[in-house]
Amino acid sequence: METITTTTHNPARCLELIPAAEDALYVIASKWTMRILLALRGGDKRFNELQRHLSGISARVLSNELKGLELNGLIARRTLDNGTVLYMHNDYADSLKSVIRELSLWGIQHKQKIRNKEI
Amino acid sequence: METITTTTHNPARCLELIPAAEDALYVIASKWTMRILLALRGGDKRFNELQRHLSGISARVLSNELKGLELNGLIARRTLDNGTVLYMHNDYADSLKSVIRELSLWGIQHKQKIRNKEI
DNA sequence: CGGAATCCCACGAGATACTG
DNA sequence: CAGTATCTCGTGGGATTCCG
Repeated sequence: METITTTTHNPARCLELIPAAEDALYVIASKWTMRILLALRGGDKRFNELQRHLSGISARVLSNELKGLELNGLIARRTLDNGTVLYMHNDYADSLKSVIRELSLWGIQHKQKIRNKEI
Repeated sequence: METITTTTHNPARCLELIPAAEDALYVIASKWTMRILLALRGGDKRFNELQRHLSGISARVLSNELKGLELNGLIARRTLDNGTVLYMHNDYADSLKSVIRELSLWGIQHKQKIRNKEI
């Protein structure tokens, strides 16, 4: 008989969740993912347009990034009749909202905690 | 006058949140972080004990990982009177719970989505 | 314009050995 | 036991060049 403290702790169950969390991290944690999603949320964009928008990213990296995001269904790529290639926001990207929200909340709070402690 | 659709979108505000989310990712996304936190949640452990528990991690990587986690206040390190060094769970680590929860939820759902789509 | 190919370098991480 | 030191190697990313 164990006492229930602040949190119920089930190590085995937690251990199962870790790989899933790591999968998510694999998608989100690459340097440009969130910025690209945000940029496209502001409107469809062409490759070079996107590259200009995200200052600092190389064509190669942007290309790889876009491929990955498309594979994961987070963005859409469409070739128009005139040959123009357009990258566009995909609704599925919105499914990341709560994840990103939690991440940024923790990040903000953590930065403050660190600042208050050390200096 | 714009219509409010599923989500209210404020690019500038989102852009502010990204660095915070990236800060959080920097802490969480390293390969062993979650596993170490989980291991210590199951009880205080010594260095080698921890290394055995996390099969596959090298002493060097574990050492660096522990330093980082301690700096971020996510674990505690205590040297006992007899010289034993003990790494222990810190309550602050629990602040990551909701982040990790969202990550794993998304990871699980995403894996299913990918499986259903492609095969 | 929208990339792919190539080259090159830096850095993270593994393995191993060593030390107080 | 609790790490540190060294060495090595794979991978990611930048810069540049080329192509349809």
